[in-house]
Amino acid sequence: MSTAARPPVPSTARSGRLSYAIFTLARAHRAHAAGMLRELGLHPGQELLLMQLFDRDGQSQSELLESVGLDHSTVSKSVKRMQEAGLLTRTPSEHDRRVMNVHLTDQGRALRGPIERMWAALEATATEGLDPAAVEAFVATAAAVEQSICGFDRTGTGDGRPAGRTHRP
Amino acid sequence: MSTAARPPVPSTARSGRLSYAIFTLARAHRAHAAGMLRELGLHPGQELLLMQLFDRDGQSQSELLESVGLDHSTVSKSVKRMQEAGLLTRTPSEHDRRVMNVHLTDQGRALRGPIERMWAALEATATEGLDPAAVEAFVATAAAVEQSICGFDRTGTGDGRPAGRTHRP
DNA sequence: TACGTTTATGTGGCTGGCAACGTAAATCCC
DNA sequence: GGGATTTACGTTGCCAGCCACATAAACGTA
Repeated sequence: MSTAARPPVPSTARSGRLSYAIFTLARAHRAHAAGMLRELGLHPGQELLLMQLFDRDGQSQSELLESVGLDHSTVSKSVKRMQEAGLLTRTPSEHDRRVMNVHLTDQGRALRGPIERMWAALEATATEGLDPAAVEAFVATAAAVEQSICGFDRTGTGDGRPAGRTHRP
Repeated sequence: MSTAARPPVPSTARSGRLSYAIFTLARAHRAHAAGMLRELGLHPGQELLLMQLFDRDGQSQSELLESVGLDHSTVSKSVKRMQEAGLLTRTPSEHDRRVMNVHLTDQGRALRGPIERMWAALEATATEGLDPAAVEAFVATAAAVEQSICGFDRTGTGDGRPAGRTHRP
């Protein structure tokens, strides 16, 4: 009943309302998705790998990490865990002995339906009581912001001197 | 130059465009913020704690986790690392020997300016070439979505049986 | 006063994620 | 052919974040 939702928005973030909105929204969204994934026995992020495999089974890990946009070490570890969980298999390629082809198991394939329903439920909750036009505008703006961020991808600003290490001196 | 940005959007997520947009946008945004925080010697998430302390120094950890909305264990560990990094101090309260009051050090306070500039730069990059009205609409929709998600916060659906553990049987 | 409950915090364990280092294999190029 | 480079993975280390369990102190109540 609107118990005065205290505005935890720090004054330092006042100048970055959009960025702060992305932060908090992403956290809430991720937490909610994590809860639903739990019921499928999955951890956040694993469903994205599975979804890519639903579309194209037998991808190599490098194709996979290109698809999901994660670090290769992350994919390597996640795939290994998911293999141990029986969701997929890793078989070395014959033409190139460096690559590992990732295939879904029956158990992994069986998650397609549940994951689709999970996504639908997630979307239904998120867009609850929202104008379709608002959803459309949100998606469009999100894409524009994402493009601006990625296009501006200059992580090293020339001065490679960190002002003060947080952990290791 | 628009090298055919391959659509990595999996068909399974086709029914959840808004949710998928939140995912990818958050990842890009977080990655970009992480790069900027690196130059300040911070890790993603630590700046949020600092920003809360900028507004109200000397908070207890429970007040802090309430402000940032994280798990108490996450705050406990992050605060400890930031203490070891010299950004803040933890002093036990006198009135209640359970609580630990968190205070900024000079080194931590000195990050206020850099963090503010970082936020401004982040926001500038994100909203680059965006109509102010579009930004406003985005923030409003984000808030609405977040509220829908949190309001629907039913993590336990009664059936507490996970369909299949991913890690520990 | 004694005992149960709530609160504030710490700790262990697990995953996601990135950076950095290392290795084997394919490829390029002279 | 032989060395340098690139590619595909693996591994380690670190941090964020959550859950589950544990502990001490404050509080409530019989």
